[in-house]
Amino acid sequence: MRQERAARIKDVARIAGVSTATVSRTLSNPDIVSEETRRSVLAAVKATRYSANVAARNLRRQQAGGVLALAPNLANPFFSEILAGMSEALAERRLNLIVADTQFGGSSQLVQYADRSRADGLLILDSRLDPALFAGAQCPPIVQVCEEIEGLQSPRVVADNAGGAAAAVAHLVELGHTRIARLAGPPDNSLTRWRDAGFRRGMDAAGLSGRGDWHLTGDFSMESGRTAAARLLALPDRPSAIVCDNDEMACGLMSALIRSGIDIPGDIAVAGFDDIELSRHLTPTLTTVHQPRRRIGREAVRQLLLAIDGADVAERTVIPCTLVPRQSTLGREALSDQAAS
Amino acid sequence: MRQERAARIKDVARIAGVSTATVSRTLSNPDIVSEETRRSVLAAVKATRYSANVAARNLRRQQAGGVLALAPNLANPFFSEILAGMSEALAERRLNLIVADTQFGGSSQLVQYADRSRADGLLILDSRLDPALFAGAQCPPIVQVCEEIEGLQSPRVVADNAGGAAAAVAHLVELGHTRIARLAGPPDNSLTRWRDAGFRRGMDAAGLSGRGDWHLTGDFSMESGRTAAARLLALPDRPSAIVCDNDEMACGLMSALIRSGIDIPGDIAVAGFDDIELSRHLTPTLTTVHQPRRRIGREAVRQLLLAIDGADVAERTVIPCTLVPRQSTLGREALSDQAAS
DNA sequence: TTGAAAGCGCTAACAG
DNA sequence: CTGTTAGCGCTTTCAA
Repeated sequence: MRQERAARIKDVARIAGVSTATVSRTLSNPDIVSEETRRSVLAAVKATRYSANVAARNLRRQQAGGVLALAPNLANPFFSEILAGMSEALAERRLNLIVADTQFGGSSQLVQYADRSRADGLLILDSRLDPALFAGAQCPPIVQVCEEIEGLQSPRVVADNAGGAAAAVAHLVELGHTRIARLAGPPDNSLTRWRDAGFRRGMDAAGLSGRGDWHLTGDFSMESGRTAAARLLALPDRPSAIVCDNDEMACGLMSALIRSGIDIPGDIAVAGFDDIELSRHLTPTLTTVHQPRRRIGREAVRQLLLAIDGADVAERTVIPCTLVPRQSTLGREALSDQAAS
Repeated sequence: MRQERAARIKDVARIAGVSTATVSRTLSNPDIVSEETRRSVLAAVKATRYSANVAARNLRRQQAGGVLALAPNLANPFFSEILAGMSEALAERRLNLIVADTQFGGSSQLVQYADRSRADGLLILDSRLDPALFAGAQCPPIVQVCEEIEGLQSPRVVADNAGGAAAAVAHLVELGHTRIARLAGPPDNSLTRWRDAGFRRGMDAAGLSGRGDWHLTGDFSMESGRTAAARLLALPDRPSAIVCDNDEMACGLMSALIRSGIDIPGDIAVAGFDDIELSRHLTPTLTTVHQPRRRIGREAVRQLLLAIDGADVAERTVIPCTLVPRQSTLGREALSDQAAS
């Protein structure tokens, strides 16, 4: 029982009685060969179980055959659904999705990725990356996803962060709140800035003004939400509601508040942002702004493929978000079934 | 300002005044060239910003330059940490991690992946795949991760599912339980079978015998946990504790039981398996078996690289799990701080 | 509609 | 230690 090596295009050509060029054409553009030729070639392909060597094709075509996604932390489940959307959209074009975690290997490793021979395009999900990494002439087309890097000019596909934050404020206003605080993310983060703008827009629309001492800052971690709770409780004049820049902080904040005997939403209503899975399992369930992550991933790929094909690409694609009202603002009697949202 | 095309090895060679072979050697095996040559080559590399064309190298070396992970659902956060571990381990060897979601493209797409020119190795995380897909002579080395495909012979890297289940039983026994039920996964699933074996081992060790009507079955979904709760409540003679085959089912079960007025763990203690993020945020927090997912990912890569290098590979690598006791068995007074585990 | 032939850019024998 | 050389397997002109 001999171990047969992979069939090459030459073998297929010989068996089908045609040239390698014809085999290649039959496979990549069947319409330009005659019916008869096509049949014999396809038969030979099947007989030999031929499949084109990817490296050779890529070399000849001067392409990489895949797209690289750079994420700050693959273990963060926020990214997994975005990656799923990307994978889905790329599969349709038979392009590989290569993923890299930017926290490993350092920038010396990363700079290697900014190379047309490694990837036909880059999907950047990490805003802390140095724009200089992608400044070389050899860098493939880029799309920034969700977060934005200040000095890096490229199309961006982002959630409607401002709109989402404004919707959260509007929701609280509708429930009668006028004393609304904010727990923001790091000030230099693009998400924070957009959500900040949306928060102010929502407040303005309701004729409310933010108060400086009601503006708390965290770093998107649960822990920072917890410490923010202490600062909130120390305020001489407490707000009746707080809008957090992400669900993790909201979660840490809520659990600390509850442990201090605060009733949510009775004493303080809480809203988050992102709609991570956790949010609908907290007690109380968390009102938050849902980002259609899978769609964001798909759209980012769509824009990237356009850019790769040299088409015009929107500089900024904004994907709408939807507010998901849950118990942390509505109260426990509402939506008590965990399956409800 | 002309757009300079990428430097090729020829350009570097010319500038450094050496042959292309020497440039190649300098880059891949610096020790075999003279100090002086090395310096001038590296200078030329820097000057031209040269980076080797990946497709050409792969073609010449007859390799793919990356490893492919096949996961059933990338959006499932269970996988994200495993992928992170894989990415980490592969980065050290400068191999790409290509990910594909097996639910897209169907098997016609998938079969293309079982090809040495596409991937130097396969990490299979989906046990529902047809072993025939990987039967071709051209299929690269495979490592199965977490789940196991019956008819596919290859090294496997799995959690100690049996040990974990046995530990859960032992934990309940230690708390005084003797009436222990089980909510199992689908019977044909490899995880279910191992956890089943562990459950029985744990029961045997305590001198307990399982009861047929205390053996419930689900499909790993929250919803199936919910319906299992109804069956549990309908039993004429209820158990005092239940071991679930994963956290999702345990979560669905718990929420349904609580809504029926059952106290957990007072009336029924509940244990899960996997330690997904959610588990420490449920009310009560869920006692479960932790799988070191990142380590599993790293280990799978280690085994795969060994197999690629032609070394002997353990047919089965079992990664230990640890029981994480939380409120769903210990009671609310214990570990009430969400940060505790 | 098809074939011949030229390379894509690199690495690894081999020879010096 | 270094250069010459022969491809890796494919696609795509160009010519017929």
